[in-house]
Amino acid sequence: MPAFRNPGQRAGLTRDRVLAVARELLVEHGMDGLTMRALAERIGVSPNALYSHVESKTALVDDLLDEVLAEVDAPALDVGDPIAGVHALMTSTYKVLLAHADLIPAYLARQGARGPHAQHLGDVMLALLERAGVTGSRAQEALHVLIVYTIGSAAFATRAPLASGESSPPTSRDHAAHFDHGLRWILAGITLPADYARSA
Amino acid sequence: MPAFRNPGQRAGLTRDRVLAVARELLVEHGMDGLTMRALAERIGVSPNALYSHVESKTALVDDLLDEVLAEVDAPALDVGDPIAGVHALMTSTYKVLLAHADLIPAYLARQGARGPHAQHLGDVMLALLERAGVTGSRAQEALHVLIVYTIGSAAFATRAPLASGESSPPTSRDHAAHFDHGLRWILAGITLPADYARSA
DNA sequence: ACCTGAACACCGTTCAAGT
DNA sequence: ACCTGAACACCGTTCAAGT
Repeated sequence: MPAFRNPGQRAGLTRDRVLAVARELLVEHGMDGLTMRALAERIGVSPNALYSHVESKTALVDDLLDEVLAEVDAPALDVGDPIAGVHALMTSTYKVLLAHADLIPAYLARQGARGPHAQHLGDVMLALLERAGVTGSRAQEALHVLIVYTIGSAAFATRAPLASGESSPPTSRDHAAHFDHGLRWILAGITLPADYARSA
Repeated sequence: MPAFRNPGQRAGLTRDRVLAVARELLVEHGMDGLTMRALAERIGVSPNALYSHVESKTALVDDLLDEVLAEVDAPALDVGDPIAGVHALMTSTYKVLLAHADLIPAYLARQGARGPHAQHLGDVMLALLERAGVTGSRAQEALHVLIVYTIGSAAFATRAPLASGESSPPTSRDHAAHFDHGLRWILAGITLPADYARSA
C-alpha cells in the first residue's frame, strides 16, 4: 500500500501475472483469502489498478477456473466410439481436478467453469453425444449431470478420511475405480431410449 | 435503521423470528441478499442486535439449512433391510431438498448441513450401514458420497432445461427415476467387499 | 492505456453503554 | 438479558486525476 509510484507511472502489470498471483492466494488461503485488495497488495499495486487487467472479481475467478481446464485432454471428435470419447474426456477432467484439489470447492460452488476452455470441452461433449444419438435438451442435461458427478467425485476423493474404523483408508486407486463405475452407469443411463421412464 | 427504541428497550425478538426472516431473505434474493444488515433492517432492529440471538452469520446459515432437514423421514433403525432403509432415507432427503429448491446452492457450497438434524440423520445412516456390514472409514465415505450425490441430483433436477432440441423436457418423474437408478448403483458399490478394487 | 488517491456503498463483528 | 450507537477492520468498485 505505500506509494512507490506516482500516478501515471506503470507497474508493468500483465493479466497473466494477476491470474498467477490470484491462484497463489487461492491455494494458500482459500477462497476467503482471495480478495482484490490482498491480491493488489501482494503484487505491489493499488487495488483499483487490477481493474485495468480484469473486469471484475467474478470474471477473475471464472478465468482462474477455466484456465485449469486447458490441461484436459479432449479426444478426437470423429473417430472411435463417441461414448468411449465422453468417458475419456470425463476421466481426464477428473484427473485434472485432482491435480488442482484446492480449486475444487470453487468449482463445486459454481457447478463448473464457464470460460472458453469449458465452452470448448462442452462443445466436444455435445458433438460426441450427438454422434451417440443424444441431442437437444437431453444432451444439455447429460452434460450437466456428468459435470456435477465429476466435480462431486473429485471433491469426495480429496476429502481426508476421518480415520475411524479398522480397515485401511481407500486409496486414490479406489476412488478412481469408484468414479469409473459411476461414470459408466451414467453413460448407460444417458444412452437409453429417451422415454424409458415416461410410464406411470 | 431509524431509532424507534432507546438503548435498553426490547424489540421482542426471538431466535425463531430471526431464522424465519433470514429464510425469507434467502428465498427472495438468494445467498447474496442474505446479509446481517439487511436482515436487521427487515426485522426493524440494529444490525448488532442479531448477535443476542445468533452466534454468527455462518451459524445462522447452518441452522437454516439444518432446520429444513427436520422434514426428512428417518426410517426405523432396527427393522427391515438396512440398505432399503438407507434408500428410503436418501429418497426422502431428495424430496425435501426439491421442496426447498432455493436453498440447494447453499447446501452444495457447504456439501451438506451440520446441525443436530443433519447429525441425527448421519447417525441413522451409519447405524443402518453398520447393520449392512459397512463400518469405519468406509462408512464415513459412503455417507459423504451419498450426500454429495443426493444434493448434486437435486441441483440437477431444479436446473431449468435450456429448451433446445425437439424432444420434450424431462419431467420431475424422469429426474426422480434417474436419481433412483444412481442411488441403487451407489448402494450396490458400497456393499461390495471392501477390497474389491485393491488389485493393480 | 495504465496507474494512484480518494471515495462510495457496502460488509461482519465488537465494545461500551443504557434499562 | 436484550437492545442502541459508534466504531473497527474490512470488502468490491468507480471516478477523477496524472503521465
